[in-house]
Formats: sequence, C-alpha cells, structure tokens
Amino acid sequence: MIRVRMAPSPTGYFHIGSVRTTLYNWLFAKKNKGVFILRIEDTDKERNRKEFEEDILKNLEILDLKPDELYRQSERTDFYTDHLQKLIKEDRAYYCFCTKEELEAEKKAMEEKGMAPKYSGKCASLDKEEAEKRVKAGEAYVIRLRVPEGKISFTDMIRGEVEFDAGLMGDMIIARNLKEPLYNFSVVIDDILMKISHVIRGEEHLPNTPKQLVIYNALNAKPPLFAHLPLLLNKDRSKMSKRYGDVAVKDYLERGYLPEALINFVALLGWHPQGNQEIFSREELINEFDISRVQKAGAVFDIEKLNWINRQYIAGLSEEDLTAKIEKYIPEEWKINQAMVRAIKPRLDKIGDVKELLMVYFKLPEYDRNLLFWKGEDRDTKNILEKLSAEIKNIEDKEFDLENVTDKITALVPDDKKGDYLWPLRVSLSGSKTSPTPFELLSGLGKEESLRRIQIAVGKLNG
RNA sequence: GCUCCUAUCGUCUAGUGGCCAAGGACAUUAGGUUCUCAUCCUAAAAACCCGGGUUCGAUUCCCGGUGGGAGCGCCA
Repeated sequence: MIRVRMAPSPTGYFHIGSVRTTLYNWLFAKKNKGVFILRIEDTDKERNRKEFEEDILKNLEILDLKPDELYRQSERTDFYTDHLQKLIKEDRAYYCFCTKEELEAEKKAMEEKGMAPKYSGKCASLDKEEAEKRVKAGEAYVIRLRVPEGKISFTDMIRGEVEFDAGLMGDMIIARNLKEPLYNFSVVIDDILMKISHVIRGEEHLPNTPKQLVIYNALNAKPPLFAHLPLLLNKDRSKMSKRYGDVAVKDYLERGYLPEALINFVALLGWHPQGNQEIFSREELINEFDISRVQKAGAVFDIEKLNWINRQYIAGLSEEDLTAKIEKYIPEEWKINQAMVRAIKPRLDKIGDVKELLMVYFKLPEYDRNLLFWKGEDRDTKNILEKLSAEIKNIEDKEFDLENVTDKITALVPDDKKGDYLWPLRVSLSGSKTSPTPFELLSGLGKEESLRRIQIAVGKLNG
C-alpha cells in the first residue's frame, strides 16, 4: 500500500513551494491508488500559530488537495516518549548532561582546528544508573543517540545513490527530554507508525535523511523510499523567498490567480511529461505524473509564465463564472454587464486586475481635447463625432449590443478613414489613449452614457 | 570552512549514444488581424559550462575542474 505524507509546520503562511511538494505527494498517491496524509508538525510551541494551521487547511481545500488522513504531532507525544524510553533501555540512546556552554566551547575548538564540529561523546560512557539518578534529581539533560561509524547510503527516487559519512555526525541529540522529542526523531517515529511508504519532500531535507536513517536503524525499522524534490528558486537562483515577491499561496489567491492555474503552473516547475502540452487538467496530471521524470536541478519561479497560464484558464471560464469571480474585486455599486465582461476577458492576467480595467466604464477620466485628434491632427473631428452620435441615437436600446453596434458604426465609416472616426470615438468614450475598442465601450456603457460622453467631447471641441 | 546536491535558449523544459546542423512553451523583437491596448496568427533571435577520457560516434556514459544551490541548532 502506497502511503505518502506532507508534513508542514504551522510557523508561517502556506508557502507556494509547499504547494508543489503537496501536489507531487498528492499526485503520487492518486496515481498509485494510495493514501495522502497531512501531518501538522506543531511541536515548536514558540513559533506555532493556530492561524497558520488554518491557512494550510483552508488552502489545501481551495486547491483541491485535501488529505485522506490528518494528524497533529502535538497530540502524539506519548508515542515519542515510549520510543525514547525504549531506546534508552536498550542503550541505543543515553542521557547527556553537557551544558550548552561546554558544547559551544568544544565546537569552537574543533572549528579552529579546521575540523567539522562533532560531539566528543563525553557522556556516552556514563554509568546508566548513575545517569538515571541525576535525571530524577532534576539535573538538566538531553537524550543522544549512539551513532555508529560507517557509510550511510540510500537510493533516492530522483537522484539515485546518495552516500553520507556517519562518522562525521557524532552522537546526535534526539530529544530535549523524554517529553520533548526533536524534529528528526518525531518525524521517524511518525513515519514508522503511519506506515509511510514514500517520503517525497524538498531538497533542503537531503542532509536530514542520513540522520533519520540512523534512527531507523536504532529502532530496527525499515525506512521508506525517499524522493528529494528540487527547490523553487528566486530570479537569482537562491531559495525562493519573500525578497523577490510573494511566497504565500494566499497572496496569489487573493490577487486572483485561479487555483487550477496555480496547480498547473507549479506542477510544471521541476516536472514535465513527454510531449509539448502545457495545459493539464487534474485528471491528466494524475495520469501523466511520473516521479522519475522530476528534475534534479532547482527551478526559477517565473511569474510571467504563471500569468500566461492563468490567462489560459481565464479564457476557458464561462462568462457567468468569470462574472461571479469579478464581483469580489469591485465596488458593490458597480453594476457590470456581459459586454464589459467580454471586453476585459482577454485583458486580464489575474482577476485582481479587474477593477483597474473596468474603471473606464464607471468613471470618465479628465483628458485633454488634443487627445481626440487622430495622430494629433484635427480633421473634422467635431463633425465626425456628431455624425457618430446621431447614428448611435438611431440604434434601438434593445439592439444596443456588440454585434449591432459594430455593424451600424462600421457601415458609417469610410474604409480609408477608420482612424479619423474610430480614434476620437474611442477617446471620447474612454478618455484615454488605451482602452477596449469603441464597439466594446459602446456596448458596455449603453446608449445613454455613450451619448453623454460623446457630448462632453464635442463640448471640448466647441470650447 | 565542512558535507551533500546540481549544470540544454533570459526562464520552464523535450532529449536517456547515432533520428539533434538540439524540439516546445513563457518572455523578447518584427509583421499581420476593421483606430489604441489586449487577445489571436505568422516569423525571427536565443542554449547542450569547461577539460579530459570511454566509443566508430557523445548534449546524452565516466572522471576532474568551474559555476550554482542547500544543509551544517537542545528549529522544523
């Protein structure tokens, strides 16, 4: 049975990189008819916040990456204590009474000699009963695992054989005390207890893997298979961070990137199936996903490509769906119609851009009369606008849609004078040098408002 | 400093020894599509890090160098 997990710690808003890790885990589970588990690693009481856990849960829901099982490490402390006691009893682990100051001095001395810092093993040979007594007497201690010398190697599903030297590691601390396990220890215990078959996680965990393997050995447990995903990178190829833009999923969602687009984009960061397809449905992703095709090197997060993918998804939205999404981003008093939605659809990178794009329909900006002249030359502009105005007046209210308006106006415009007619019309309707087409403006504004705006333009020319 | 990972156009990537005088997408540039902007269409420019091997033949395999990255907590 395939069982995978995503194990975030709620110490910040859900990161876009975590979304990708979650997605790959989720896809791997679905592809193999396995189980996807979410394990909240909330053992650091100082840094955890409920708000962040809620952010993770909420966004997994929005992104449709819901877990099949959910656990919190804070509810599992008994398991860790049991295994800690077992390891001490079997003498695979021992109490260490060295103070932080002693350790610090030791570390410094070794670094000065040009050696990698490593615990001396001072407390490794302490008498067990003696140590127990000191613990009971309330002396400060930590628990260390005996790490045998030798090579630790494993086969990464993405990277192949990876080897580390355990001799460089030293006896590692696995718990602050019997009730407070440290990260690498609780991870291993949970992965064993939850029968995790494959650990799919970010490359930053690669150096943790040998440490965890040592713990599996001490526990006589069979380790899962590992896959270390390449990192998501900033423009300068450093690990993706706030320095170059948003990293929290909620920020992207709030700006109006569609969940499906975000998933599609992030899926392609570090993975690609055979062929040239770029847009994938969730079903296609499940079918195509193959962890052996995951890239080894990091991938730069390119917002331009995200914008393009998002536009593809916006283009695929029905007008009703798009309208519903738009309404969250504009003032309540703005009454939008179908013509407006159609006009802005191909101009939207993300739904959050909508307010700025729709503004033209609700507020005519101040503009200079010279802007009305096509290529800066007044060639009968006022008469042309009055002619257009008269024609517009003749169109029935009921027939004031894009198609009709386009037909009626183009019939009036001589082929060689398009600029002379359409430019001033568009400027009078929008008050700006860039905007949707005059026909899109007319149909969106409606007859009355269109005529009003043209009159304003004519007024400017009279003055 | 130590350990580990890594290396195809600016970016994401296809490519698993000959089919590659290296393909696609984003971005860029030029042109076209009933005025502007956007969309759309067409075209252009743009890459196998370097040096050794292995081989009849290397972008593809091996080694070294260089570049880039990550990790080195009684954090996760």
